[in-house]
Amino acid sequence: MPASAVDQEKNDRLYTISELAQEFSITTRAIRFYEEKGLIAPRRQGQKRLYTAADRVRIKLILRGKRIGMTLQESAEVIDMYDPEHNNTQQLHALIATVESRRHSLLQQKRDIDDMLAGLDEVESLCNAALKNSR
Amino acid sequence: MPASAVDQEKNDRLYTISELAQEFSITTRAIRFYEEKGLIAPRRQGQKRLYTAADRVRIKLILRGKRIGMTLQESAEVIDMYDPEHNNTQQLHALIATVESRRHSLLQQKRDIDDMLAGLDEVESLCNAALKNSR
DNA sequence: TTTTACGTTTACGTTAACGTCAACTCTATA
DNA sequence: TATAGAGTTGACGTTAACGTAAACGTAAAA
Repeated sequence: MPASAVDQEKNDRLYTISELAQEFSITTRAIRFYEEKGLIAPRRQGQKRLYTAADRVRIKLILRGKRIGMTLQESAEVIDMYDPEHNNTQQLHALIATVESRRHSLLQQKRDIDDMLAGLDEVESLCNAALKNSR
Repeated sequence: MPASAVDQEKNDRLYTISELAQEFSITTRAIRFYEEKGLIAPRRQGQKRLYTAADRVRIKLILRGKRIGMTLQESAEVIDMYDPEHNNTQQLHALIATVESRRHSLLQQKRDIDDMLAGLDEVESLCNAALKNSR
């Protein structure tokens, strides 16, 4: 089997809703909800939904957003940055501003996380010290 | 004025609810809500709440947690790690396990943030390229 | 042919984290 | 003394992100 065939299987394959639900450990209800909110738009075969690799990636991005505390709206905005719906200079500058702004908050988040990690290190040290003393 | 007096003013000062609300750009309702949920426990002067420097720090920690997408419950757990209510070996080991687990998810969050930052860089590059072309 | 499995729509329920009154209290000042 | 300003306690409202249940369609396997 040539590499191109492998690529086909990876990229052109269609997924059912429960396949994706299983892969990402979420419910089919959640996936339908994301569609309801306009974050994905799977094609249909009859009335059944069929998801492309691109749909799958969008779900991945949604979940990544969730892990760092973004709302679905925010995830939608981030995802929308990727599609080149931005024609004129106006919109391009606006998009760049949005990027800058989000970058700022992401960097703040990293600082918050680092602070919290430092706190955890302290707590663990204290624990270990207490354990050593009790022996 | 000696340094110790400055320290006094910084550490022993009491805050009103609206002072703290202003400082952190939140509402007094939010602060009362945190109390309702057991995350802070200000003293009273009559029926009015008075907050210590320690209370103030707890609010700071709550807000830091919020910025990285933690629930109030989770923030409460993290804050609880700091008070040495953990006497026996059992609890110390449990606490260490909790620390490890939270560290894991924080590191995952950092990876997610870095991925997203890389995506933003790409988007910005594409924007700039498009702007350059349109000139 | 009848389960069984998987999928669909519709709709109401739930939890978190506050927002938003309403009705009081208390105190300092005009 | 009256009134304004800050604070208090209910209590109901709201939004996000699904959970859950009902009622139904369809296709393959027993």
